[in-house]
Amino acid sequence: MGVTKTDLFSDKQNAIATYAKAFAHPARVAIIQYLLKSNACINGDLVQELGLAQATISQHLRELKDIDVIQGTIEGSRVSYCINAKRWSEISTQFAQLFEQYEPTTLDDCC
Amino acid sequence: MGVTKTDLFSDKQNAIATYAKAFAHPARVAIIQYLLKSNACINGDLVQELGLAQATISQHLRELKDIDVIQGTIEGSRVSYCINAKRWSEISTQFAQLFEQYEPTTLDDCC
DNA sequence: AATTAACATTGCAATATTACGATAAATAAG
DNA sequence: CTTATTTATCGTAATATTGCAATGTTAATT
Repeated sequence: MGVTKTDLFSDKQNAIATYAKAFAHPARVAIIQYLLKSNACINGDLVQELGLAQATISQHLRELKDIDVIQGTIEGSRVSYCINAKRWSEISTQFAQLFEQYEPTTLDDCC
Repeated sequence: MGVTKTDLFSDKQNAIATYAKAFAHPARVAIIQYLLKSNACINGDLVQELGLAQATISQHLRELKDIDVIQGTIEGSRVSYCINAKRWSEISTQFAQLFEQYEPTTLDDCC
């Protein structure tokens, strides 16, 4: 079937899965890191930075935009992308909440 | 083509992408949360907990085991799964490093 | 107006993921 | 020894993802 049964899971679980997909490809990780580093960027820069075709990068950018991790502003014939601060903060919180459930002392001698 | 060009990216970027895949499906998120909550569990519990077929859950467990997020110990005819503390800690660190690059003041009025 | 530049979109091929029934393997129970 | 019980694996179908050439689209340049 190949289709995720989202109705079986909570909104939060589905949200985490969606957010995780933003990071689930090294090209998107690279794009995000580049945006974080340069605080804004132009699509063309990324074609130089990563070794992927323009069409491929444009596709990854659209996926990140769909998840609202990034946002783009048209500047003449160019597009300036940057991190969506609000969403970034939410994603950060979701993951932090997940990771803070870690209790080394309890888990160390589990199995 | 559908095959990720891992050689274009750094080891760290590929690692983050791999770790993110563990969370990139709500069923795996649910499994991880259940393991965190109960600190150990039996596969069969999950078939009751989630609404997926036994084969599907077993497959998700194997994926999590492949990424080393969880580990399983055979206990008679059952298998006890738990979080791999060491790897969990590493994943947590990687994500934390990524998220801590966030600087609201710089990003807020970007685009 | 024609040309160039920067991105987006379309269409397609290759591969990966998700899901599950059926079956196998291993231990436990009778 | 036979029969459950528990989990893994195989096979298969449906769908999703990745990648890129080709083509569109929009705006700047000439």
